[in-house]
Amino acid sequence: MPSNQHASDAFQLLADYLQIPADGSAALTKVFQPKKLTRKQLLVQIGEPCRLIAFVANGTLRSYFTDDRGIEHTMQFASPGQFMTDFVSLTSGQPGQLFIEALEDCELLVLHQSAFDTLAHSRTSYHNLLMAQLTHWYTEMSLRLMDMMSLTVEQHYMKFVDQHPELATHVPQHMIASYLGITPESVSRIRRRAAHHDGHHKQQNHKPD
Amino acid sequence: MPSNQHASDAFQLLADYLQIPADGSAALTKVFQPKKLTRKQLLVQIGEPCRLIAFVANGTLRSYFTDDRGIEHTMQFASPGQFMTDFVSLTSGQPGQLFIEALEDCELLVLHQSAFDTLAHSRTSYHNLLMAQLTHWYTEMSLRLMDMMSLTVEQHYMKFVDQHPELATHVPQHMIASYLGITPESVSRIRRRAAHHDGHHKQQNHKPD
DNA sequence: CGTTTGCTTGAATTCTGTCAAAGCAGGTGG
DNA sequence: CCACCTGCTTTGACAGAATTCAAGCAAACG
Repeated sequence: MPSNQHASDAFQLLADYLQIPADGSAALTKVFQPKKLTRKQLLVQIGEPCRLIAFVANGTLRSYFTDDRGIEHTMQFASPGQFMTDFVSLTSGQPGQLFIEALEDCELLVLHQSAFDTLAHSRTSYHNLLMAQLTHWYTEMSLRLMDMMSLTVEQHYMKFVDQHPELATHVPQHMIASYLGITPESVSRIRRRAAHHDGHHKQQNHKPD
Repeated sequence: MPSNQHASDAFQLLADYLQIPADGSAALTKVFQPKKLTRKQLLVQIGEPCRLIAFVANGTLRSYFTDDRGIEHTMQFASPGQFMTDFVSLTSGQPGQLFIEALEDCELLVLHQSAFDTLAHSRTSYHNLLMAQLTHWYTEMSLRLMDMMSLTVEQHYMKFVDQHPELATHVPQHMIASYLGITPESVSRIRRRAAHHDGHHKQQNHKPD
């Protein structure tokens, strides 16, 4: 079965990420279910309670919401090796405020809420993994909020490109803009200014034929 | 001992908040230590690892940092019945990026890191309390970030006043401004506009002599 | 090959920040 | 009891920055 080849790779990546020894990774296959998404397909809808956590084995996910005026605001990106969910909805049971969509064809491992709750309330090492993940998300958002408050938009964009070179090159600019809280036009102008400055500082090595 | 009267009140408030039965609250006195702060006194310094969690029994705490230009940015307020810490520093062990100061004379119950770690790694109900607190902080910050991205500054300020009437009246405006990511002058202008609009909509009941 | 999608660019507009100054307490000390 | 100080808020004028609106282009896609 060639199609299962990828699935096992996905479990291997998850086991690595969770730092689980090879022999213990079999347990993962009992609670995580492989799932594939095609580009632009939605994993989670606004208004419905989010009942899953997704581990990205391949591709990229994005969570976002739209405001009164229909403007999109990106909350999070998830690259291979990272988890994605609407955590607020998952833990509260309330209708979600986020869409989660595939930016490209994706391979996921999905942990459903029932299994999540079992693990969350169990007093096993999974409990600690969950705590670690939540701490990680909290830290990320905290730093992002600090950046948003203290940096100029230009510094903020530059920092994003620096810290997420993969996303910066593979994700549409307007989504990065919506993540940074600015307009696509502003991103474009920042890029132009940066290019000009780079051009002055270091010449591109353009061969004279 | 009249001075202990307040301390026992503090423990009672904490027990209520944690939903711990009265007979179980005695355990709290073993791990939480009463501490008093005077107005403007610092509980945590930037640059030093944060080694405690504070429960506010009385008064108000604020966490904030300053950027390159010396501008203050408020991360969080803590009113009576709430916890405050530099969670990122506490869990990472890295030097903190936040000041925590008393906005007025405060009575706190302090949980030191050693006790925190013990509870965090123990598989007791404290573990669940910690998870619940972290989930709460995550949810708060998530909603705040969404507001910051999707609301106009005016809507954002109005929402803050609506949701935190106590803080809005008791805390200096420039700190609220630094929490919302705007200048004190902008807050002042928003307030003036709002007052004008209120004046048009509903007359103040000013007695004609 | 036409349509869609995303990126760039310009001009006008709106906001917000900045700077400087004045008003308004509340608290302190003479 | 009053004068003064100090911290905080308000105000106005101005400059700067980002959004908005509109148009043009390039690349990707079916």
